[in-house]
Amino acid sequence: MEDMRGATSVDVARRAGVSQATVSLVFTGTSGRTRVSAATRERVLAAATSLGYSPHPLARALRQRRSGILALVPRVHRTTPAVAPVPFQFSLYLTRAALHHGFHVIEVGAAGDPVVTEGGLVPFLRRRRVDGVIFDGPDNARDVERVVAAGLPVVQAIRPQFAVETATIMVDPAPGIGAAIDHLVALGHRRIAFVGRGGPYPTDRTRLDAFQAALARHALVAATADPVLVADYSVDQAYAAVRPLLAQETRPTAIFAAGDNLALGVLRALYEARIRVPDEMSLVSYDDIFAADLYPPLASVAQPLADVGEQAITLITALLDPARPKDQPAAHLLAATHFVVRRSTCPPPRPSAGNQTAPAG
Amino acid sequence: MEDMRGATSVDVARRAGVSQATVSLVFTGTSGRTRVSAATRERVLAAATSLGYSPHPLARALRQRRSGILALVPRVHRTTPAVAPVPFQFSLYLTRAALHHGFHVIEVGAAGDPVVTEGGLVPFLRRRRVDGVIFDGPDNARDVERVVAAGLPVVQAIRPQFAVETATIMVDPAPGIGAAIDHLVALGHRRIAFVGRGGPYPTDRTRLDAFQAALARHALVAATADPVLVADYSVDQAYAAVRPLLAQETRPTAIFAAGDNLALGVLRALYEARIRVPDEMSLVSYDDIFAADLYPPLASVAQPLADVGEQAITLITALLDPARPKDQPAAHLLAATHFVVRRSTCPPPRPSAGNQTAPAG
DNA sequence: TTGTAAGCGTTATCAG
DNA sequence: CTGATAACGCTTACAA
Repeated sequence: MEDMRGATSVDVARRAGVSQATVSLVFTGTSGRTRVSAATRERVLAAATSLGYSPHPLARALRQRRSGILALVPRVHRTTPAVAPVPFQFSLYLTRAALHHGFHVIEVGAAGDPVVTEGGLVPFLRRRRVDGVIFDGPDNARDVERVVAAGLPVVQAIRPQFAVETATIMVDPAPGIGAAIDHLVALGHRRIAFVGRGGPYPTDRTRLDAFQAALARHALVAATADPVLVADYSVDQAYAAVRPLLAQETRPTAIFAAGDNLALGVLRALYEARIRVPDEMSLVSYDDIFAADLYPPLASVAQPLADVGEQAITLITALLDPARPKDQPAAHLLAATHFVVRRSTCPPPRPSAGNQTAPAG
Repeated sequence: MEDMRGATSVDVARRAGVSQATVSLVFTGTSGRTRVSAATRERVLAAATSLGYSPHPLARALRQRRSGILALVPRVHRTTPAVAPVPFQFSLYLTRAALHHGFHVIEVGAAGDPVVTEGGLVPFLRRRRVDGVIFDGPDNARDVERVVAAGLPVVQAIRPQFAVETATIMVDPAPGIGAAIDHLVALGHRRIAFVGRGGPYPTDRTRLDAFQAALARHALVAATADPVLVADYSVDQAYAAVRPLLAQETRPTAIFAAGDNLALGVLRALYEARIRVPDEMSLVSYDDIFAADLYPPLASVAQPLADVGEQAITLITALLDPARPKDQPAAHLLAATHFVVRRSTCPPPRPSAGNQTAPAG
């Protein structure tokens, strides 16, 4: 309103009748105990608000040798939410958390981003002067290693590469998956199939492990069909992979899909085979990003992505703290999943033989 | 690898045996014709690459009085992709385009974001020193007005508030919707329903207009049921609103849903009513963000959001150009939609009476 | 407790 | 065509 160019600390100083450095002290030392007398602080603050002053973030950053910019390296080059829901959702939460903590986030396309390919990831990060890097479920250790070797603070989120020693905030699938299996077993299901990603990635393996451990608790391990493993989290692959399963003579009565988009593929196969959900087949997904919006609304294991975003920023902030001892080991955090019941599960069509538990409701 | 602190222009100057200012000239005047002799330019560039030098973005920004930060104000506070697909997708494209043009984007939560509510939108933008603001389909003119009044360059994207004079890049629904209707009519459909948002927003109205104009071209206006209007783009509202339509004695044979998430609600209603798509009901959506991933894969009118993002950045860049005459009127761009056929349409179950056109296929 | 002064790494103006 | 020199707006010893 008043003047086009924003007021500077010099303007405030002049109006408050103090030196410019004092103004800076008032606005900087706000966290620690006051380093400036209450009286002058009052005057400075009054002058500042009357002039509509706020410290210039760029000038501050330049002086402090901190850009305030974080890089997010997602697991895949994002395309559309249905194809890869987690990167979309996580990007949102991370960005939001970062903003609240005074950071900006730039998203560095994964492999294939032209921005990166011309020169590689590390030079790109250097040019942009990022303060730290957050990897979202990196598929290989190489990129992570390079960034660590370059001396940049790194946090790996959701599903880390443990081969590289960095701070991590990972998601523990066990609680949610355990609850999901308990729920299905309580309904009377005995043959529950698993559709998820195979391959060498530990965290994919973790989901399967959690699934099998939960079944084992109910002494059901032998009754379970082999896991249906796909090469990537994609609608089409899940669709193609699950079709043979549905054509089996004694097909499962419930399916656990280790991702919302895998569930989408499974749903397609079910619709085409005219198998109704949940009457003829119960279905549970993992992610809970758009599970609630499908038909029927899908029971799902929810990943706490908002928490993960928040924690990732906390970890990076800790790493950036100059007071932090250099030899302190990196922190490893764990965020629990939880299970949400909706309308995609019910007791199986005909109780299996030797069923000793009465189906619920 | 070499040294922790990045090399500065002074280092480069020393190594190349020139003054620091010359280094700056080499890196700044890259766009215009060379202001520095080829020989020295060569030497400077060599020294720079050997030192791994690149200009510090923050220092440059501070000096040029340009933060390089753009604010994106989405139509709604984003939650999940299925609830509001367009903001998710547009945010991705805009951010990506911005990055390629050297800008960062911060997303300012719409109404209700705590970041904003403490002080209001304009003070927030001022504190962050954003260079410009991009509104994504603003629902009211007030916010836009305030930002314009504050003197910030503004671009309105997708569906603008024309009450406020700003640069705009909007999406023209007519080509895509026209093609969709042509397609349905060619298949033999005569009763086509419209499900979309009502209310005073011109661009919602535009979709309905395009729909009705397309029908009129086929002299079908009278045959169409009243449009089903919902108050907001939401799965639940579409579901609730479309149910009475399906219960009608002579229900439509095809439905056009003016948003992917509206289509999701319509699909739910259809499934529950055991009306099969496309055999008993053809369905076309608008947005084409996750239409292809549903079952059946939905024919959809695609919005060119990637183009819109690119153009929005172009417009903002033009506005930021100091050489631009002050009285030059704001540009108004238009991006065309197009129609994508998939597996959610087919000829209607029984041809309507008086049908003179032979159904295709 | 407060003021002075030296940068942070650029760009821009103005001589030469 | 090139080199000094003064900002850009702030933080941070160090001095008073």
